[in-house]
Formats: sequence, structure tokens, C-alpha cells
Amino acid sequence: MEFCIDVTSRTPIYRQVADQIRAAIARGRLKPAARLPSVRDLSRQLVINPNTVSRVYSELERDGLLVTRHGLGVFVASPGSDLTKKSRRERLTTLLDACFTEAVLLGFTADEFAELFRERLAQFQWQRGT
Amino acid sequence: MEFCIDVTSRTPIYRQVADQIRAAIARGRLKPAARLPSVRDLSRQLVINPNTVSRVYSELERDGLLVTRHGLGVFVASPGSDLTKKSRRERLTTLLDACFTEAVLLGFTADEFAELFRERLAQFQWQRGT
DNA sequence: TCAACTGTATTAAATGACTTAGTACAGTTG
DNA sequence: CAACTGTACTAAGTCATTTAATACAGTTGA
Repeated sequence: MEFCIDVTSRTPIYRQVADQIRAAIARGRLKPAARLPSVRDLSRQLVINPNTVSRVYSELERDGLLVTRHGLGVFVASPGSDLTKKSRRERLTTLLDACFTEAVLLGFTADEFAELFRERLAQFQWQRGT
Repeated sequence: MEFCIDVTSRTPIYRQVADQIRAAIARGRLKPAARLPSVRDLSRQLVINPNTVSRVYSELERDGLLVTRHGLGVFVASPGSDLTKKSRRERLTTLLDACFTEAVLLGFTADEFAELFRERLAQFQWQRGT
């Protein structure tokens, strides 16, 4: 796995790294039980503080995406969402509505947006099952 | 227009207000040439500092959503995206891909997500033309 | 057992974002 | 001119982010 950060971005480093790991897991580039770089290794690789990496791993473990085993390392968790169907739906709806808002403001028509959606959906690697 | 803020949220106030205005414009609840509350009025209404409201208006003017007329007030700009087609597409693609990632991690199948997309698209008020 | 690797916890400090406060200036209107 | 508009500026406080340094605890293989 290759990670990269943009230190000039206003997005916090820990957020950039966390989002890259989330995307990698969603796309199946990081499979369940796969081992992530150690806190110290990743911090050296990205030239950031070990605490920052530790924070990323903690957040993703809290979200159920990673599992840490003390002394062994951090691993990709087995899939399985423990959120209720309702809250899962609400969460995705919020994100989706933000897309709609942005699409309108960018001048997209509903048809154009629907077309873009179909394109990206077909291209996306839908790896992680429930 | 009614705005509300959640002071307990970790989302900055200026971001909450800005997002509500963006959504209102996208949904057509704020139409072109409509006048927004004055900096001082909105700050009194939301019980926040006038500087914070001013920051919101400045950001939205920089993004081309609002136009300010000194001494008169702040108004909704006429639609018209001056971004290139390519950059508009890239921006929306980034947002969409974030939705895909979240959908997978939440355990949605591609079909389920596509169905949710259709539902929300039909429900969304697609007001602002180019 | 011990060295070398894992993750975790803690404190301290620097930087910058966010927000408020207060004041002052400039354009518009009746 | 009074009363409204937006803007600019300084100052201060709070909090998030990041780095630094150190210490502690679990796991592994020689």
C-alpha cells in the first residue's frame, strides 16, 4: 500500500491518511486480515509524527474498519456493519444530498448527474460485502 | 429563510451557515437576486458574531454564489459556473467517489445504493439551471 | 532470557483555525 | 443628515492539529 499526504492542504494529515485507508478497504485494495504498516514505519514513510498515525488507526478501529493486536500490529477487520439499517441509510443520504447540492451549484442537470453516477458506479470496484 | 446552528457540533459555525445557504440556493429556496439578511441581522438572529456572518458571505461570494453590493446588502448571484467543464466534473467525481466508499463500508450493495440514488434524485428539487 | 519489534499513554509545546469583541471606515437611501 | 448597508482591523480566548520526548506493555524469535 502506498499512501501520500499533501502538507499544503488545509485538510488535516490524519484525515487524509484515514480517508485513503477507508477508500483502500472499500475498493478491496486492502483485504480483511491484511496487516497495515506499523505506527513507526508509516510515520517514517510519510515523515509525520507517530502519534498522528496512531490517531488514524484509533479512529478507524473505533469505526470498526481496523483491529489492533497489541504487540502484533494493526489489521483490516472483517466486514460487518453493526449500525442499524436506518442509521446506515440516513448517513448515506446525507452524503448523497450534499452531492446533489454541489451538482446543482456546478450547473449540472439531473440527467447529466445521473449519467456521471452510472459511469462511476460501473467503474468502482465494489469489493466489500456484508 | 430560516437558518439554525448547532453550537454543540464540532462543525464550525461558519461552515454550518454556509452549507445551509448553498443548499437553499441549490434547491431554489433562495432564488437569484433574492436578498439575504444583513450581516448584523443574521448575526443577531443566530446569536453569533457579525464577523462570522461576514466570513460566510465572503466565502460564498468567492465561490460565485452571492454578490454583495456595498451599502445595499448581499444577494443571490445569477447562475453561471465559470469553472471549466473538466474541473466541474472532477469536483463532482471526487464527492461521488466518497459516497461510493462510504456506501461500501456501510455494507450497501451496488444495487441498493443505486436504488437509494434514484429515490433521492426524484425527491430533490432541481431548481438551478445553467 | 533478551533484543527488537509491536501498540499505547502521557505531558509539553507550537501553530493555526475559529469565534468573539470592539472600533472604525465607506457606500446607499430617504 | 440619520440610519441603514458591507468592510477592515486589532486583540483575545478557545480549541484542533501536529510534533516531540518519554515511558510502558504485549509478542516474537534467537
